[in-house]
This record gives sequence, structure tokens and C-alpha cells, in this order.
Amino acid sequence: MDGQDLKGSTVLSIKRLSRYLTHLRFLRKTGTKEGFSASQLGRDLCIHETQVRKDLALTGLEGRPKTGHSIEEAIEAIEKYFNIGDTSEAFLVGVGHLGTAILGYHSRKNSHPSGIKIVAAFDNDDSKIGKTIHGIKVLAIDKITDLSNRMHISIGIICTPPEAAQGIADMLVEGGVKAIWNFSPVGLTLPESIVLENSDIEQGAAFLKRRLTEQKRGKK
Amino acid sequence: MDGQDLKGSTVLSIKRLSRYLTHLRFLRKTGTKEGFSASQLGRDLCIHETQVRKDLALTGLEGRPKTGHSIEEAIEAIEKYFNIGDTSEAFLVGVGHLGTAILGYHSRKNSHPSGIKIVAAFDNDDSKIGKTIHGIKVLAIDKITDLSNRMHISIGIICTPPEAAQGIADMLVEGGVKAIWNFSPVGLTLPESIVLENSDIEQGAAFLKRRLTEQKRGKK
DNA sequence: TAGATTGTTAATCGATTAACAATC
DNA sequence: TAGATTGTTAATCGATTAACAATC
Repeated sequence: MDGQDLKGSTVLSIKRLSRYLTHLRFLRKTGTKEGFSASQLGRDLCIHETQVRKDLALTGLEGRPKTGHSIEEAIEAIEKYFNIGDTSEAFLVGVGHLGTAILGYHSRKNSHPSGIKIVAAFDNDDSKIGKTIHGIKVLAIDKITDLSNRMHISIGIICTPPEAAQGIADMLVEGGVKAIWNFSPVGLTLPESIVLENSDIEQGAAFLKRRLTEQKRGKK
Repeated sequence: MDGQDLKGSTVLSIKRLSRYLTHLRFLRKTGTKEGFSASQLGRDLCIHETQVRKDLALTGLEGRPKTGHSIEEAIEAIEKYFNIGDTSEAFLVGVGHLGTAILGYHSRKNSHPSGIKIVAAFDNDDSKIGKTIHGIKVLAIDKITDLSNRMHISIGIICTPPEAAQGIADMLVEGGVKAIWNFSPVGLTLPESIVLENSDIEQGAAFLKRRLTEQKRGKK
């Protein structure tokens, strides 16, 4: 199986690979060693070593018995798996606190470690339109579809309040985006062909509340 | 099985229940009907109806054949399942863009729809310390442990750069928090008893990049 | 060589979906 | 009553882990 092979890339393996990449970059920056083994990486991230091997196999990476893998080679393989070198351009809609935070991660000129570059932002608030945030100009919502078509934007990032999310998604789809990254807590209805990732932050809060509740009730 | 029963609450069912709650609150606010069925809710959120029934059963909610469930009763049951009425107090560490965004969601005086209230924020940047953001005072990092102990804080929210995350986690644990909500992209090492939720936003970016890559390579 | 590690096949485990009796 | 919907048990599906041959 090589990196071009599409088989077996489930959402879970993809997100683990993202964690491997983050950790390996961290090792490259701070560590002294050039190599690692699947069991080491698994120990660091609390993931079973067989799982790590299967995931790494998805990228086409090959190791050597007894020696393990090269950190540098593994980083390259995972970056290629994610096609990080080929930057995807994105529009971000909704420049509230969260939108501004996402802009901060994805707008810097030369650093796109995840391979996504936000090239314009949109809001319906007149006091924001025209301003520049993190070097990105904020434009009016009604420009989304036309601009997206003309600039061949591939990703739309939705950071609006829930009421607005579906309407914005429709505009982005009409603008020809291939993927939508939805931070609003609503389920969007989209054409089958559109890639959708929901990053509803409040689900994390719910999880914590429930586990704390279990502890409390369990102790009674 | 009733709401006090701890069996079967996996991380997946918990996060689905969070989505049900969001959607049912939305229906209450905007809709005209008082009831819903598991199949309707499943259709709205693209979740199998049997799954919805099993998840709702975890909260102890009971419906009536032919009629379905009451929206109001379901919201109450899920809120009780998450113990949302019993607000948990939290410290937030790292008041960058993301930290500020999270503060915006969880600091407002009277509205804590997820049951988490941030009561203080911390940063190591002198230009931020002493300021008030979203009504919350920013304090120096070295106050975390002592203050957390004295105030009996139950949740620590980490929005720092990756290098700092483990050190902050240690301080929070020493301060007696029962749960950590980690937005930094590193795996934390914590005592078994601490509840941990990782909300690494960049994993969403990785997922989109991979799916776009598959589409592109598949078309070739 | 011996031992550590890889990569893969088989077994297990858990989550989802199907089937169906109960009932309003 | 008949039909829709609930709630649960059984079957299926997919993801994780165990086992093991290959090899440096």
C-alpha cells in the first residue's frame, strides 16, 4: 500500500496522523534523536503501537526492523499524505472572537503548517467591514459567492452564529468551494460531494460536564 | 435505565447528546411544535433513529408510542444528564485569540448554556496581566495553583502555546481541578483520575486537507 | 547469531443498525 | 382497530488489539 492508495483512511486514522505530525515536528524541534519507533510514538500519545504502525502505513512510510523510522522521513510522508505543501485557499465567514482566532492561525504570510491559507474574511457587521484583521481584509457577506468563484477558493470556514450558518454554507457552495469547515453548532445540509468537518467546540464542554457528573454521582 | 445510571455513556453518545440539546433548544426557540420523534431528530442531524433512541434512553427520558417526545421534557432530561444547572467554575490559561474566544462563550454573567463558568483567566504576558477581558480579570500564571485550591475550581482550560501546556496542566492539577479542557495540540500526561478533553482544532484542518487530497488524486 | 522492530493477518471488542414485540 | 412510534434484543459492521512471520 502506498501513499496514493485511498483505502483505509477513516476519519479516526486521519486525526491520529495529524497528532503524529504535530508530535514529530515537536520532536524535530526539541529532541536530539533522528529516529523513533512506533512503540515510542504510541507511548507518547497513548495510542496502541499496532495502531500507530497501521496508520503510518497509510502514508506509504516504511521503517526498518530494529531501527524504526526516521523522524524527518515520517514528517515528509505525513505532510505528503495531507498534501500540506499544496496550500488550499480559504474564505472565513464571521469575524467574531472565534473567527479572529482561526484567522490568527491560518493567515500568516509564510507559515501554513496545515496547508490552509485564509485569503479573505467576511462579516455582516458594518463596523467590521473594511477593517484588516491579522492582515486579512474583512468584506461584505454579499461578495462571497462571486469572489469565491473568481478566486477558485476551495475551503469555506463558517464562524457565524448558528442562525446564519446554513445560508452562508449555501453561498459558499454556490461559490464553488469543495469543503466546509463548520464551527457553528448546527448540522448543515450540503450536496454529497462537499467535504464537511464540524468543529463544534461546545461538545467538549458537554463531555467534561458529563464526566464530572458521573464522578459526583458515582461517589454518592 | 434512568439518568443516574452510568452504563453506556461513551464519548460518542455524549457528544451526540450535546448535538440533540443544541438542536432541541433551536426548535424550542424557532419552531412551532411541542413534540418530536426520534426519527425526525435523526433526520435533522443525519443520525440513525435507533441511535437517537438509545442515546435518549441514557438520559432516562421516556417517550410515548405514536406521540414521540416533548421538546421541553427532552431538553430538561439532557440538561440534567449533563448537570448543566449545577454550574462548574473554571480557570482559563492563555489569553490569546483562542483563549479570548472561549472566554467570550463562557464568561457572560447569566448565560451558561453548557454549565461552565470561567471565573478567572491567566497569562504570562505582562501587557495582558491586570486587564479585564469579557469581564474577567487576567492574572499572573504563578497564582494559578494557590487560587485554584482556595476557590475549589473544578475545570482548567488550557489555551497556551504547546510548549507551556504540560507545565500549566501540572499547576492546575496541583490546584485540585478535576477536569482539563486542552486546546493545545499536545498530549498531556495527567493522573488517571483527571477528566481530559482534547479540542485540537487543527485536526479539523488535517481532515479537510486529506479529503480534498483524496478527491484530487482520485480524479487523476 | 539473538533480539528488537516492522508489517500483516487473525481475533476481539465495541459501536451501529436491523428486527421486532409492546403500546398508545 | 390500524398504524405509528417506542424501547430493546439480536445481527452486523468497523475499529482496535493480539499474534506472529519476516528481517535488519
